[in-house]
Amino acid sequence: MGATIKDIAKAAGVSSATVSKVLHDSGANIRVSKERAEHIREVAHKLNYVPNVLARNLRKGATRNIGLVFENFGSIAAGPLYYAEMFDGITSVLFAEHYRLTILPEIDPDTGHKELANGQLDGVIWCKFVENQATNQMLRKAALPCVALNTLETNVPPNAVSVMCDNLGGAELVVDHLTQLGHTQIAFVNEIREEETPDSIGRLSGFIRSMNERGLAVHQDDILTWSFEATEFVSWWAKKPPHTALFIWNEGQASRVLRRALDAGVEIPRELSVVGFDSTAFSETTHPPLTAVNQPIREMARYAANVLLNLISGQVPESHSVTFPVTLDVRGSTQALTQSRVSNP
Amino acid sequence: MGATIKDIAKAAGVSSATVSKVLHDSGANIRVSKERAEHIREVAHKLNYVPNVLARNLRKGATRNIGLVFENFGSIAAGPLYYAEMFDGITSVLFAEHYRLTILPEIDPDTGHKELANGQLDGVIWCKFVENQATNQMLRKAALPCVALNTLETNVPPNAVSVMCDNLGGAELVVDHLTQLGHTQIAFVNEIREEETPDSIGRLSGFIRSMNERGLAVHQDDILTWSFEATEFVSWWAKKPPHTALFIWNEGQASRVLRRALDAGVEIPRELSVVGFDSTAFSETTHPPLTAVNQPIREMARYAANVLLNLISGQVPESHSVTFPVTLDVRGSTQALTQSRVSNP
DNA sequence: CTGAAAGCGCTTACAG
DNA sequence: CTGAAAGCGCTTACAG
Repeated sequence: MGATIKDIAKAAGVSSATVSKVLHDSGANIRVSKERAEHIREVAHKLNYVPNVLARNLRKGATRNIGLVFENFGSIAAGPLYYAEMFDGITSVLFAEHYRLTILPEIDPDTGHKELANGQLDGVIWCKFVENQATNQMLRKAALPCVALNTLETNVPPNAVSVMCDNLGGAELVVDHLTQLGHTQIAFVNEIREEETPDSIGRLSGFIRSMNERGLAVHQDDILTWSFEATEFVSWWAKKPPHTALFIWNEGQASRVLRRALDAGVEIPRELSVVGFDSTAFSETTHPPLTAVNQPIREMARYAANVLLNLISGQVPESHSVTFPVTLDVRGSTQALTQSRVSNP
Repeated sequence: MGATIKDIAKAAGVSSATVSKVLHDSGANIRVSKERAEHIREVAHKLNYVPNVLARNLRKGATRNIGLVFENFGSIAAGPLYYAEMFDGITSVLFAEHYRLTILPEIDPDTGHKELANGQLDGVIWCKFVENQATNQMLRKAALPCVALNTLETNVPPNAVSVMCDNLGGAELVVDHLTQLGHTQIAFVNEIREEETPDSIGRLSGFIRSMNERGLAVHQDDILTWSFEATEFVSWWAKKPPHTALFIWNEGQASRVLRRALDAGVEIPRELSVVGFDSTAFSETTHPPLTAVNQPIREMARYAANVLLNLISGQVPESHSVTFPVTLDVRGSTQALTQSRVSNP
């Protein structure tokens, strides 16, 4: 259908090598007379020539195409604005450099290296990379530049660079905030199918550590795991738990808990303080607005994309692992422990 | 780095044609002795062979790669769960068929056809396709199977298939609902930089038509265009507008208006009824929960992906344009016009 | 300043 | 049942 270099060469009466040089070679190397060059360009335009990138890539051994791997891809819709921010961040960098972004299906540790090493990708950004020997080995087999986004530090595969937020520090901010408000009975809320996620693991362990540092023990009853819809909130509350505050692993889950509370007539924050994690614009729209740890996901995504591009161009990374600091956005879902709540009916 | 067919051929003592046949040919055409075949497979495995997809694609003229075009890509983070649902829908179909999804940078009408026709894509899903002669021509030039998602019916490029939701019908549901509640002073709220978007155009024209059909005129003052943050709400309300209900073009913008209202002490829905559009799970988390038109975006996305796959396989589409019906999810942000509000201070 | 030729890794008629 | 050869469209030494 499309015209090829050969077509142009014939139409312009030159060799295909000459056409290629004129159309794509770096300025300095073009040693073709002005007139010839102009003529070739005209013919190419007239024939509506579009270079076949596949052929070029095959020849050059580069694709200008980056892969994006999600574990738990199915639940992209779960993290309100989190993924959207991440996308924006990654694509803003990649597109500026004329790269494309390809979403990959979930990678099978056994056969997945073929998806990565088949010549279609210059590199890969791997979200929530989960420790797995097979995967590590696969990645090494694929010999593909890789940036792991939000991965446990101990799980970063060799020859990859890790970019993450400070989950431990974030948890500490939460515990600080809540204890300063007088709360000592704090529960951590996880989400079903997310317990194995690097982020939730990091936040939970940070929570336990920070509590312990303040002389507060964390028991089994202080760690809750609820379904996506957080419907367990109602029965949990009915049991009159001692907790006066909840640290919920992410923004999306926190918003659903807020909803359940509202429906059940539980007053947030008077009866129960709630803190979440991520703090995108979404946290402003909940009722009450959600106090949450602010993770700079957009900047992290931009950074990850830049690091990957450097990796691809052969640079040795300055650091094997980069951790972004987090802050706490205090909004309306937390308040000082009131007397009324202490005498919980 | 990776082993090639030639390497295997040499190691196995056969021709590369034979290797290719054993490894990839359709079952029927393999005419190689069992033992030889087995031996070749062993060698391939031992050498960690991964076929180079680029080379195969170049030869076969197919890529198993679909492009996704957003106009206004930058604002993907704006539509709360809308894009996430869409992604899930598209990828669930594509991945099952071993296709990949590549996000494309915004397409330049003048040069963009090169992005599409460069041999990397088997087809394209184009979101919010905007009428544009250059683009139409470009698409024809590229000669690429195309599905336009949520495009005005009149703008669907020739040789593409349109998949959209019934924006007009949705607007009618809104007007029905509000007028049944006694509202006659209804304003439509658009969003800056979205006025030219097919969806907002469709919803606005549906609003005007439905109002007119009920003998209600729509004046200039009844059509508002607010910034992303909807901060204009406060000054608008301060002017004591006659309106008792707002029809806001989408869910995200509606949620921000709700937030402004809450901050400004305007009671929704007692003082003002608010209706949005999209109605993903996000509409449940706002305060109050948002009454909104439900657009089955996930199913639409799945449908679009399936149609595209059919187009690619050469099937003639049953229809040039498919419109999905919408429904209205009545939640807490609308209520019957109360006496108190009529006597608006 | 320009062209003939080889090659990226694969697949597919074609011949034997 | 198997292999030699051509070719997908491009680029890059190399020769002239």
